[in-house]
Amino acid sequence: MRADAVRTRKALVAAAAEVFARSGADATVAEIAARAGIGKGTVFRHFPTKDDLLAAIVGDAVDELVAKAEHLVGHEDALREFMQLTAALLAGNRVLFDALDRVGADHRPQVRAQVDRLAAVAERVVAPARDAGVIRADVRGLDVVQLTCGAHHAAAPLAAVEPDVGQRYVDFVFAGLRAS
Amino acid sequence: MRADAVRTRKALVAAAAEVFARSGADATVAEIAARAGIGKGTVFRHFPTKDDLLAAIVGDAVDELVAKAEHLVGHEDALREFMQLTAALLAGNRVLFDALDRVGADHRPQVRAQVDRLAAVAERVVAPARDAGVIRADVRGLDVVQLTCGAHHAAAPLAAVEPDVGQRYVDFVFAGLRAS
Amino acid sequence: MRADAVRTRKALVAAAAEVFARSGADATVAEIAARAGIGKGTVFRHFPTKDDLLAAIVGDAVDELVAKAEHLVGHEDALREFMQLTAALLAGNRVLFDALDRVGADHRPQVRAQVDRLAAVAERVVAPARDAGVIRADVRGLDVVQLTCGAHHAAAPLAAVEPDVGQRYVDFVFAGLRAS
Amino acid sequence: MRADAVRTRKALVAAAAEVFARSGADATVAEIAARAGIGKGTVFRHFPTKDDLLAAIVGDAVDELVAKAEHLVGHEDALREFMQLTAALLAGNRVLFDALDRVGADHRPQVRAQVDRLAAVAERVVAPARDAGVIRADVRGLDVVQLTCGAHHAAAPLAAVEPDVGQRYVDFVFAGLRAS
DNA sequence: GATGAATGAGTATTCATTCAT
DNA sequence: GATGAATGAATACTCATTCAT
Repeated sequence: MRADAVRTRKALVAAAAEVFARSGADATVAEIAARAGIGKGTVFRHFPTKDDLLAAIVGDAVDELVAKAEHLVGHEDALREFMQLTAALLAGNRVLFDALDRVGADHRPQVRAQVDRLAAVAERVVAPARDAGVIRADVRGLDVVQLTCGAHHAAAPLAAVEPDVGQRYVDFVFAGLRAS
Repeated sequence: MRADAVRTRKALVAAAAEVFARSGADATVAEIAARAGIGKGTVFRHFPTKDDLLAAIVGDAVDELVAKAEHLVGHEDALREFMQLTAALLAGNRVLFDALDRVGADHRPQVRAQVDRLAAVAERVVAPARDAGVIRADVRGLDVVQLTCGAHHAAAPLAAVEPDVGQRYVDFVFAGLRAS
Repeated sequence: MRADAVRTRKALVAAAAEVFARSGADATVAEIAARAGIGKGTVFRHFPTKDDLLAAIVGDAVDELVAKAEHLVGHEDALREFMQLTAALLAGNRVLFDALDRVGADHRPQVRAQVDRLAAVAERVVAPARDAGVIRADVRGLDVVQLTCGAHHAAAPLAAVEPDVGQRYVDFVFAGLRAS
Repeated sequence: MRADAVRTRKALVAAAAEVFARSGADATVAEIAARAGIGKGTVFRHFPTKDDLLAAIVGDAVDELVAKAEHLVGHEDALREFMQLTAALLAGNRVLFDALDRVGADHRPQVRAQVDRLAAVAERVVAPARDAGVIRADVRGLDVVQLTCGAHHAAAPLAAVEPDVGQRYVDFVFAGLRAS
């Protein structure tokens, strides 16, 4: 790719990540283009449809989360760390939240695929703890992802007045997963 | 208010409750008016804006939940029952879910007020258990409402393939609230 | 229908007929609305889609043509008169021309139906002459419609410099249909 | 012009001829460039605008038709052969059809000039027959071109279900030109 | 000389709200 | 008092053309 195209694409992806993170999947292409300082047409040159751009941004976020999660596999306390890591990313990225939020409801196959990737790595994190009997036997990776997302969802509106509510809620949910 | 106006209003509220419950806050005024068998203009005569109508419907749903919750106060296992009751209502009423779901993000003060009422009764439910040391000391009524909503949120997309996922997730969260 | 709606609809249909006649099926809804002195939204209140409006306008033109053609059935020289009548209407109505022009290519079922109606009445006009051996045996109603449309098509670009070219071309084609 | 530029231009013209023939004047510059294996910018280096390219391709097609028509001049049955030849070329070349089809409506002077060349050779074909009294006295070369194009236009939408409709319609028109 | 990256005007449709009937 | 007719802002995507690389 040419140097100028690389620059433009970087600016576009950064702008899209920021705008999507702030406004969610409903952000308009016009706003993203303006934020990136490029024309609307240029957005479509790099990503044929808005959904492709969305999937790329969500994919980047999932990539980051998956990469970090890989390092947790096998760790003591890996599950709690994974949940807190996930919640932290969700807190800074509304579109990732939107994506996880709509598993099954969302008909965009590319976004759906990202959620599956995340559920897969979550399963690798949760499996050892489950096999060891530390957490309940019926907890799958997808459950962890969904519940962490739910905890974030519950915490988000309160974060302005209680900064650590996200961590607190994740702790509640984590505690609830442990074998009794 | 004249008797016919009362009848019209009743039909409108019933139609709005049904349509909002099914389609969520995005339901159109036109659909509600058609369902009520009245004109769109009449909707706006009774409620100045769509948000006012929305708040009234959410208020009714919250009234119902609050009334049921009142009866639970003092019961053994009141908290679990409250959470399951709330989750069940959320599952059957998309607009209630939407409303609770968007606390904070939603700038509609009237909707916000309903959540506060719900948090208040939840606090009355949770206080005895907390004082008795059965659940964690830092759990307030609002936390219970938010987390129950989060559990439902997490479960909703999976409900189609796993019907009892809602109950399972509420159980997880409930377990997480207990004092360790 | 209310009196004001009737007025608006009339203005809309008149404007659409004029604009479609001048600019063909590619005319924009915005132009039609402006011409009618109404808002774009009002167009869609009366006709759910642009194609519905288009079909209505084409339908009106076909209605007119069909009604006039009915009177010709059985007349001496009915076929020639039908062809000249059709050509005259086409000359004043670009969208009717567009509609006939795209039989088979046009995927709009409502427009297609109008062409079928026209072919049907043309068949009633042509059948007696064909049965009487005055015109060739392989000439169907649809052929007459298509060929008249073709004659107009051929004539249209020259009409500015040779006003009666349309009639002349229709005469050529009519002569070509006669049994040799 | 350098040798490589000549090669590029040849590839471009060949690609444009093919794509325009298949897709008509609405074909995109991008598709033509891709087909030619060159960049879009290069297209505009050789032809300042898309219309210039279009005119060149139409000009080539007209050249071909004119050359073939030259050989018909003086032949017995030259007019019928010219009309069938023209119709056959139109059937296989959508852009030629588009160009002839829009004479007058089309404001592109370069395209218009090609039609004039075609009308001129048609006149040379038709003049002997007209002077001999075989065809009507008021038939000029331009009429033949226009009517043949109209016949093809009339036939085109039906060609899918009746393959030889084009020939049939041309025969009708040819018959119509004969002196009665 | 060649490339292809960037541009941005143009368009059908929805829906909360207002106001003439 | 009730109606529903009218409004118009808001949004994704295409493609001929220009110009930096």
